[in-house]
Amino acid sequence: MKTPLSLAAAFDRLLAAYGTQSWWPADSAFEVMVGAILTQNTAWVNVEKALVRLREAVAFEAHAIAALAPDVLAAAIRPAGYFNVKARRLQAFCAWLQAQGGIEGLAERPTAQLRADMLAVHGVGPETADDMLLYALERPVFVVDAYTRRIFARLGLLSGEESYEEIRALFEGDLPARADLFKEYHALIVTHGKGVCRPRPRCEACCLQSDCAHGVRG
DNA sequence: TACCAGGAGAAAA
DNA sequence: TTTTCTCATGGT
Repeated sequence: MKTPLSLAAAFDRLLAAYGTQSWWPADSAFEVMVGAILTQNTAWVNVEKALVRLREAVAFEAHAIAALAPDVLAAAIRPAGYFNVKARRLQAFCAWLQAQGGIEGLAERPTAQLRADMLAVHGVGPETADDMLLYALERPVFVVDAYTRRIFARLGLLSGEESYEEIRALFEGDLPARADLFKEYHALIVTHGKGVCRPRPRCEACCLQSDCAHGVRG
């Protein structure tokens, strides 16, 4: 009988297979935050195109984006898809950030309170808030995404029916509360998910199984 | 052509 | 309260 893979052991296998990922791909905390909204249900390659166009259209600062005409902003971020929706969300977030005194104004806030405040902003759901908290603000919160559900459900560590918060609590309760660990773990999950753990997997043995044919072996 | 991508909010049941 | 629908471009 197989012993279930622990979350720590899964991390070790992913790290051994893919190496250090060093996420998030951004030059500043603010760019992480903007990217977190633009990447909602969207491939990162399209987000990069939108970020380039956004920088060409407006000063890359919260007050400037918040003040931009909505149709101009939507046109700029068009490659990221859902451009009308994301323009509205981006402006809501930028207005909120500006009201907080910018990123510096968030520094002293307790993580739980800050997370609750971020979730109250239009367009900021659990994953987006946690992306921002972890990768922009270095807070030790675990980011749960579709890849996390899929991969760990296939491993038998999740049923697939758990809520976002239940999965987050599972990882945060089972791993040391270290932002560097959580950043690397989530990045490795996405890398693995984009590689072999597709919705319809290329082989039934992928996803960290001991007989995996894709390099992530025990 | 169909599927999928680092979700979230609104509307309907 | 829970489930379903809508938003949309671009690569494979």
